[in-house]
Amino acid sequence: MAGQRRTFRREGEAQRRDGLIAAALDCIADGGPGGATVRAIADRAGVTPGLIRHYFSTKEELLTAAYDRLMTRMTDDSARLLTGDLLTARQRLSRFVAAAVTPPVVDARSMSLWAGFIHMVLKDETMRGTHSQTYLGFRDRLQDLIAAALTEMDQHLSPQRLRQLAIAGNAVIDGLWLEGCALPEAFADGELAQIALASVSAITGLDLADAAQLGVVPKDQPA
Amino acid sequence: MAGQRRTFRREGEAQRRDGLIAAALDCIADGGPGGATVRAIADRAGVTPGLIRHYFSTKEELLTAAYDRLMTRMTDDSARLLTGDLLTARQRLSRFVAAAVTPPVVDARSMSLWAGFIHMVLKDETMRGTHSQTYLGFRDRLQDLIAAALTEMDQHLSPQRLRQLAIAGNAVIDGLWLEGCALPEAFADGELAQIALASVSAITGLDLADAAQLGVVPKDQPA
DNA sequence: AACGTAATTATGCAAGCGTATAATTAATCT
DNA sequence: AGATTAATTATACGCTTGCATAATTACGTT
Repeated sequence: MAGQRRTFRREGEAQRRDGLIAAALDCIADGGPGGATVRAIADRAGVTPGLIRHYFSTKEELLTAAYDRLMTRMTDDSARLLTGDLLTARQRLSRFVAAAVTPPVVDARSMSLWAGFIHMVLKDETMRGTHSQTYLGFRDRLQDLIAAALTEMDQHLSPQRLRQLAIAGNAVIDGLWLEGCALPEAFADGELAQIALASVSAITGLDLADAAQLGVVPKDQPA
Repeated sequence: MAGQRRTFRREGEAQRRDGLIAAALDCIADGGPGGATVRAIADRAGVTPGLIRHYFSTKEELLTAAYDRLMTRMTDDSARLLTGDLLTARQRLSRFVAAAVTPPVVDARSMSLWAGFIHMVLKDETMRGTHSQTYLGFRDRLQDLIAAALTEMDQHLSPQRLRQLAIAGNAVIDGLWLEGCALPEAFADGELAQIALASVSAITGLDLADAAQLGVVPKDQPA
């Protein structure tokens, strides 16, 4: 008669927190902010709602942690691209740019997630901080890549000019990422990457198109 | 003793619908999707919740109408910029680009609104249509402007190339818009416009800096 | 092998949600 | 002026929400 109590396993705090955070991100990604209810998150994590309160004193605290993790993961992903030390600076820049506008970075889920947090980011001071830190970090990385590629070609620009190039390059990437996520069927395969490379080339004066080819160490001097 | 019934005025259907739509947009803008409850919307419109059901058979219908209106308004706003017939094509393009990354187009409220709808746009087929139509409309307009400016300089490009330029230019604008909305304090006054013009200039090969009369933009082409 | 503890489940609650429906009242028409 | 009608308010209902608290049970310790 009495429905028997659900069996369960005790897990380490770290794993449970991670599981709940991942579940929260999943919920937001495919249900929007409104889809991330305490019950839905618990369900997806394979746990009962009460447990959430055991690890996070409030739902907002969980969502803040989830946002932190999302941003950290994005940062790490883009950093991982830059570890090829045997490549020329131009090649590394090319890959960085192309990867940012190509799946799996470009997909509807990412954009849904990103948009789902925006309102919270605009309102919450802590999240604002996380956001600007991530954005500036990404942009600085791009700026370093551009500077290195320019140096490689024996070109040197003022800090202000370099900053502008990074802002502009970052903007093209963001814009193309956005459009690729929202309207995937509007672009052919590789089209966004090609446009991104051409645009950053035009903006910086570097020639990234040929550098995007794998394994080639270019020695040509573009006109 | 009995709380007397609230007095009211009867208004035309068009006005009431408009008022409710405007209230819905306000709610989403500063409360996110979750802030747009039937009661909150009615409150802001100075009306009781039941009335919403009199004009919209469901909350979702109201929100869909609100999204339509938001997009229409944005389209109209950008179209209004292009009415200066006495300007050269290059000047019109310059103003179009600069305006898109300058207040009032750039503000946190717009972005909050835009983000608030994204999840619905991704899920709802009708909204997807509205979105892609608006996006492509904006991009086509930009493409026409670029083509006209190029023609003015006796330059002609292939349709494919023109399409790429429009996609890229649109992306820079979107990206800068986004960053300006999210991190207004990260950029100096007019900085985004200057970068936008410099970037679109670099991408298209046109010189939009002087046409915009917004100060000097370095247009070096380092050999 | 029994115990203690904290991780986990179960239950409950007040508030808010969207929506349906009935009661009123402001404006229109004769 | 009085009747008509539709715009508007009022009320209510069933669900869901976030959160609090009590009851259990898996696991480490002795």
